[in-house]
Amino acid sequence: MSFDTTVVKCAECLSRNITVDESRGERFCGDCGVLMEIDMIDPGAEWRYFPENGKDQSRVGAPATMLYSDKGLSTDIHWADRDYAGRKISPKSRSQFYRMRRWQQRSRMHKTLQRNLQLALSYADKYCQKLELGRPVRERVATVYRKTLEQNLGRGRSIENVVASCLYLVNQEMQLARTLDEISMVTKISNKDISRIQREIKRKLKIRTPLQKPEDYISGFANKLELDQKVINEAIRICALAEKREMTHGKSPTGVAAAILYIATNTAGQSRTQREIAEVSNVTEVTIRNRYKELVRVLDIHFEV
DNA sequence: AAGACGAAAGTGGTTGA
DNA sequence: TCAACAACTTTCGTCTT
Repeated sequence: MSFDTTVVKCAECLSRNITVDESRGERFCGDCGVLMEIDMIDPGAEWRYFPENGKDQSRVGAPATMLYSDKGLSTDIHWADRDYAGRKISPKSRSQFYRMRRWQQRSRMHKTLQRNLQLALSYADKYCQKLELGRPVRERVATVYRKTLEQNLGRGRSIENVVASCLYLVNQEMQLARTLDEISMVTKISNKDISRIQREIKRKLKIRTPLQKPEDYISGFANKLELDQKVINEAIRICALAEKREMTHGKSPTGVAAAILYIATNTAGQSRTQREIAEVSNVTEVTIRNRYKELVRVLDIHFEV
């Protein structure tokens, strides 16, 4: 689980006294107590198991993820500026108390937020399941979603739209090679909406995503075409060459991947037609032709159709 | 008949003024 | 916000095997 290590100052009091509590998976300000990160928890099962103490060590059920807003710690902080003995508290700690109260207020408001997150996570689960994406992806989607809410990006948009957009963003970020079309298909949300919202989230949260490379898509397409590992290796080799000659810039990675697969299937003696490849890669035969013509010309590859 | 080819016109996203 | 632009798609007639 990663988090933003570039943040060195507390956003509330600008203190640099940032503390990490590994066991609780929290990162917080040592001076005013503002939580900066609470999603560092390992929700997996305990790997040691001792039958003799008769307890199931698995951490199944209600794992402490980012879903918890107040973690059930709803103790009140009294509004009077006095300590337990009734003395006036110093101005310095008064401002501390003020911040603590404010955060506590916020955490109460999190009741609706919590419902929102619960719903969002169930969507994320559903989508990830359909796209065969694992737990780390769902966790990351949840983290990003939570951050979008903090930035008020959820307002005026449906939860589904925002979750789908977060998923697409995470897909880019983690290079999971799911296409916009696939995500649009399982979420039933238009490409346009997903990419627009995704772009906005990226900008607001300052998340940088790596460029999607053709080779990311190779194995997925090859799988649908039931190709041998031999062909896949060949395709990946061609990807590297194309990359080196900067032939992938500005071209859609799926188009390049499709063309490379067309070449690889033919040179490696497991021919597929342009039609077949176009079908699984969702690009047109025309695009495959254009790309593969360029590729064989520049990379000097010879083969008979 | 199937597959490949390429021209031409149309579409949607990006970019820069 | 708008126009220019490149990549991509759709469509369709032709060529090759």
